[in-house]
Amino acid sequence: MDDQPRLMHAHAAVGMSGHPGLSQHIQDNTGATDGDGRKQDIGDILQQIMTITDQSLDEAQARKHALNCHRMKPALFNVLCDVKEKTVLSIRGAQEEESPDAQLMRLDNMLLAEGVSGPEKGGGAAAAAAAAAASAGVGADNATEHSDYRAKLTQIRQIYHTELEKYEQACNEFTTHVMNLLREQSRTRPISPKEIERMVNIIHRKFSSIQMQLKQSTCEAFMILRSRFLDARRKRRNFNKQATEILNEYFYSHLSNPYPSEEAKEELAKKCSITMSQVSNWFGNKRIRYKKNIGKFQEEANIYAARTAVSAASVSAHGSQTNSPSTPNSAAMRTYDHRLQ
DNA sequence: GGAAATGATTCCGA
DNA sequence: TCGGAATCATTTCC
Repeated sequence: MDDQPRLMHAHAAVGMSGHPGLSQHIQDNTGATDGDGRKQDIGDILQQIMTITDQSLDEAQARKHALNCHRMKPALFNVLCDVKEKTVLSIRGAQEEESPDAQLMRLDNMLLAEGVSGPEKGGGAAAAAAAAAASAGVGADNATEHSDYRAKLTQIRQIYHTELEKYEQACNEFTTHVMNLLREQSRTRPISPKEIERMVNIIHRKFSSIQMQLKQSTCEAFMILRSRFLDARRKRRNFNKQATEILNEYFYSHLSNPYPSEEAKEELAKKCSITMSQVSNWFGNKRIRYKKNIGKFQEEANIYAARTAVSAASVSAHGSQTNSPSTPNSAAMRTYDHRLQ
């Protein structure tokens, strides 16, 4: 609180003796070239301002009122504002003018894209749909997980908006308070509307930085949620028995070349209700594990070979003469075994 | 509870 | 871009 008197003293002092151009300034601003009378007025006003803090509250209030009504007050106020503008505020320089923050823009864009900010309709639906597609084949759990994801996204969204509203409210309240304070003080201190506006901008920037932290936290929360949802390893399910059998049948019946074509992968994916990449993964794993331990898989290979042989024989017996690639072929098995060694 | 099995991911080379 | 290899993370089995 005692900054105010000090400032007043300082400016008054500058006005009276420290600033050689003040008299000229006043003359320029008022057009008063006629004289000692007005200089005397100004001297009186400055003297009253300087001594105002020595008085009781009531006296000071009365003095303030008298000063505000003084005919020279507007001119003196303009001059002091001008002096202050040139001496104090110029130090701050142009550095206050900042370019739009790229990071803030990135955060805003991300929050908008993911449906956290902006209109709620379908917010995050795209992400949820993508996530659901990524985990295709998991089956009935999908719907549950999807709604779980959306519920958590909504929760993040709600927290974000609540906090954002709080910050905005606080910002508005604080800004109004500061503006009122400065307007009130501008009755006795050289505070121009421009300076009030600058102060408001400073407050907004401070609150913006707080908002940026909020946005950053929201983005992080969202990223964690999504990575958990999308990370298939966290919710891996073994394929069902039927799917595994279909894949094994294909593998052992094509042992000479266990590399299904795109069409074959697509068909297998359909049959097993899994994605093509899951088929690729399965064959990748199977080949490497078979190669690593042929002995262990030999029994399994025999079982599937026998089963396929029976099936082929049955087809053959029905007069359906085919040369299907799924025909059991122990020679082929030996070929792949050989290739792998 | 620990080992084995299994599906997914990552890195690297052809 | 695809496949091999290593590895991770989870599930299943004992």
